[in-house]
Amino acid sequence: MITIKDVAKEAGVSVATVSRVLNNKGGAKPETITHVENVIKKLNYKPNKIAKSLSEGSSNLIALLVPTLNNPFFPELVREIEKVANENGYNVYLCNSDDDRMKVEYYLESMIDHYVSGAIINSLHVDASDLAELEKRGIRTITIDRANFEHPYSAITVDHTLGAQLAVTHLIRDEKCNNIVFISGPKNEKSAIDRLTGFTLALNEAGHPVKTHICYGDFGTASGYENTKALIQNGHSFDSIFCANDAMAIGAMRACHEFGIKVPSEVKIVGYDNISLASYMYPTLSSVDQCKEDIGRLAVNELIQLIKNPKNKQKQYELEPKLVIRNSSTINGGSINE
Amino acid sequence: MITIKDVAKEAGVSVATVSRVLNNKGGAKPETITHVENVIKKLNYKPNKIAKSLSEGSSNLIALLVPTLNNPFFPELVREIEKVANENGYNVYLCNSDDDRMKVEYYLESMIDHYVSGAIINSLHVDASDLAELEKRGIRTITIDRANFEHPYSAITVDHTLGAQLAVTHLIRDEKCNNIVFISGPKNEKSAIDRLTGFTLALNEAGHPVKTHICYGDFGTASGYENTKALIQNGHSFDSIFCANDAMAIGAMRACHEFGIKVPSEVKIVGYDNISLASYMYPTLSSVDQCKEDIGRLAVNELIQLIKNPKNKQKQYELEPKLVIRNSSTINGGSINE
DNA sequence: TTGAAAGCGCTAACAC
DNA sequence: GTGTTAGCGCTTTCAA
Repeated sequence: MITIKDVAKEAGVSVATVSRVLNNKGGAKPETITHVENVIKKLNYKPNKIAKSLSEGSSNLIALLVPTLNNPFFPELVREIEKVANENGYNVYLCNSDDDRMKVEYYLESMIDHYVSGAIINSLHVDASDLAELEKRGIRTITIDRANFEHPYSAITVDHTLGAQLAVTHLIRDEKCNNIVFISGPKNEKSAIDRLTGFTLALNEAGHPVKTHICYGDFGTASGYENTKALIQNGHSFDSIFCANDAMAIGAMRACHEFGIKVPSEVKIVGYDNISLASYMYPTLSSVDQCKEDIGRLAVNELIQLIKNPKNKQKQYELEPKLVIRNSSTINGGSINE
Repeated sequence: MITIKDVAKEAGVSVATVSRVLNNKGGAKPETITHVENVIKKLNYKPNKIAKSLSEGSSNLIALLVPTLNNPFFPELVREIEKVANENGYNVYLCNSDDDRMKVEYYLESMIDHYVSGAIINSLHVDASDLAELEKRGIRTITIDRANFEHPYSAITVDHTLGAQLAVTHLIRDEKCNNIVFISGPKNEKSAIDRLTGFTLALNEAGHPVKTHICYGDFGTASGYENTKALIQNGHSFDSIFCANDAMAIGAMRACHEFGIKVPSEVKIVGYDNISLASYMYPTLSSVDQCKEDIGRLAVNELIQLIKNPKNKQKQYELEPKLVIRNSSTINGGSINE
């Protein structure tokens, strides 16, 4: 391993000088700078980030805590965040909690251990006191969605009330549905509550009575499948399903297929997340787009601001989702796909 | 921040002693140990891993280089590897190269910077000299699949020849297909070559002529879709498609649907990877299972052996894939799903 | 404009 | 059994 000392010796200067040119601190003669730079190139020297972190008391690591990698939404989000982080010279420390409090705790400690300089958190199992603990340790935080609690730190949410409202209004107004099943996420979750609010809003706006049924899934494909299957087997009739995410919508669609229920002519389905696979489903899946790209970019940028400028005030952002209508919810576009 | 010094002072011992109990090095009186442990608890002290890494010249990080997160196979593999690594006290440094040599280089350097103690590598863009460089720096490596080159380091491969053979034999023998399209991965890749060999083997075993057509995709859903669409539009007739991965198979299935081609009655489709969504597709997707769980567990365990025992010899493993037959390739099971 | 040296938190000889 | 101390590679005062 070749160190700053080797460079200093080879260049005939002190390590301080090398450090200066390395970090563009200025205060060195132009010719010294170019000379040192040449030596660095010649020796193919790479500064040791661990030593740098220790010395500076912070790293270039950003922790990213996600609840799962099973739901394609998260890999897609991870990818986006990683991209923006890298663009800014940060590395991502991916923490997949599998929605398990034990693993969350493990990773929260691990973030501290690794001197991460900031954390992007998306988990049901993190509460305000966890965030406080991180902040106390100098780790800036920003939560993304799925937070079911109030806290004073930076946060990005998507307006789930609006998202649900868009989806349900589409079903009622455009598609004349009047018997809607809502497969929600876990009851205790803010996004589930918000979406329920949006659901209700859309019903009220309808101007006429609409039958509804609400059941609760866990955002996994299997739970969308099982819930739908149970409804069908119990003889529950419905003309549409709105799912709190695409994974569950895929499960719901699967159940319909298995029972010979035609989508969209007999039952219309709308999901949430707009994962990239949505447009490859059969039929293609209508979905509420959460703008992963915007979330990712915003999260990283905001976090970097906080890291670089510890006095910056935390901000809360709320993004607007968009409805993407495909064949699972509309007969007009669905001729080939049925 | 509370350091080892604080603990030493509070406990009335030296930092060396604290370090000893921290690392279970022994050579300390039982009562000293418990005393120090109590102080550690009382102060809620967490050793700084950065400092530890710098001091020891190694970390508890394992780098995991994957080519993409878009293809669900990889998140599923990541999850498995992460799980086993955590069980063994290691953290995973996820490096997503997006199949881009630039990013690969970035991450290879980053691995060195972060003192990772080992790397699990799955990339087309890493060659033997990259591995040699890592090993030279004390980073043990193990490649998983997709390596299209020979190297002396540890490796896990799946017998793709066999996998392809199983799939194609199934199509020919069980399903009486005699006009098969093979959507391969990139030409230069070992797995593509192996699967082609398996493809040919299965044809030879058939005992009668079978028409074939081979095209090349990039493992993305879109490329499966586009290839299939082009064949259909060009009037190419076929009765089955074997895809080098499930993502492309999903794309292929989508194209068939769009052109009103019934799967499996008119065209049978088999994929590769057995991603968890395969059983939620419509129709459910037959696929060659690579045993992600086995790959993940084996990779981590082998790597840890290498790390702990630098003199251990590298080993090569080859796993056997299994064919999982679902409705996309067999009419018998497909009545509801068509 | 530069260099010497202290220090980041920890480990590991080496000494007692 | 335990403590002292010299590093690990880097940054950053402080002097020169």
